[in-house]
Formats: sequence, C-alpha cells, structure tokens
Amino acid sequence: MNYWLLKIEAACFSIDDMKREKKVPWTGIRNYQARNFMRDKMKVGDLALFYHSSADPTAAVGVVKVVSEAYPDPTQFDKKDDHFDPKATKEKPMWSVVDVQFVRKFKQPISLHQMKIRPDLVGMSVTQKGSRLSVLPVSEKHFKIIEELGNKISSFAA
DNA sequence: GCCAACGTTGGC
DNA sequence: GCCAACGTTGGC
Repeated sequence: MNYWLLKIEAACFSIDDMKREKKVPWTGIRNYQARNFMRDKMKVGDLALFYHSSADPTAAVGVVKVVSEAYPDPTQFDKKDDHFDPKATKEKPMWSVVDVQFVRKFKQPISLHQMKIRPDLVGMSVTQKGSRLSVLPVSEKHFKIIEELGNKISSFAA
C-alpha cells in the first residue's frame, strides 16, 4: 500500500468541506506527473495526508482514503467547468481522477514548517523548494509520524 | 502582492 | 527539437 499527500487550497476545499462531503472525486488535476501518480500508482485503500496550501499555516490537516481506482475526470469534458480541456475526448481522455473518502481531521495541523525542521521528517518532497505537485508520494515512515503527531494535542506540533 | 520555480506553448 | 515567452503555483 502507498501513502500520499493531496494538496489543495484551503479556500477552495478544506478538510471541513471534506468532512461534510464524506466522499468526493478528486477532480481538476491537470499536471502529468500528478496524474500519473494518481492513475498508475494509487490503489484502493491507500491513505493520503490532506494538505492545505495557501493557508495559515500551510499544513497537513487530516487523512483521507482512496476508495476508487482511477477513472477519466468528468470535468475535462465539461465546457462550463474551469478544468475543461478541449484536447480531451471521451475516446481519448487525458486526465484521471480517484474518489477519496474522509478519514479524520487532525486535532493539531502539522505545518509545512514542522515538516522542514523536524529531523524525523527530513526529505519529504513537499518540503523541497519549488515543489508544486499537488499529488505527492509520502513514505510510510513520514506518514505515520505525521499521523501520530496530528492525532495528539501538543503545543509542539504547531 | 511578490517572485522563484516550473510546466506548457508555439514559432522557427 | 530548441528555446523564448508566457502562465501557474504556492510559500512568504
């Protein structure tokens, strides 16, 4: 099984939205590398950190679970959608999506800053400069450390 | 709002 | 196939 980090702007869709919706298709990924991770590597049952970008602080704020195989992202065919792609056809879809399900919201967000300074989190790809991918693999070790930190209330976690 | 880091596009 | 121009992302 694999572990992931799913990045999204908090103002667009937050962990609270995720909690309310329970299960959503993770639509709108329009980057080949991110798509390839989703289409080729994500499996049902994989877990992902839910990460708020453009937030204060930018942080992992919860966990979601992958609950479908990849399938064509319907928004690529929808002219009215922001993510409409005129190059995509139903016969040859360009973009994929998986469904994700809410698992938990962290008691304490684990900030990007923490990921950068904690010795046991060194090397996470999300901390690398210029890392703009919205779908990133996370090692099992890093995932478990962050999940444990997030689930306890601690003045050191922020 | 700024700007560095990337990805994509399109002319050649 | 190169590369300049342009657009987007996202931390700060």
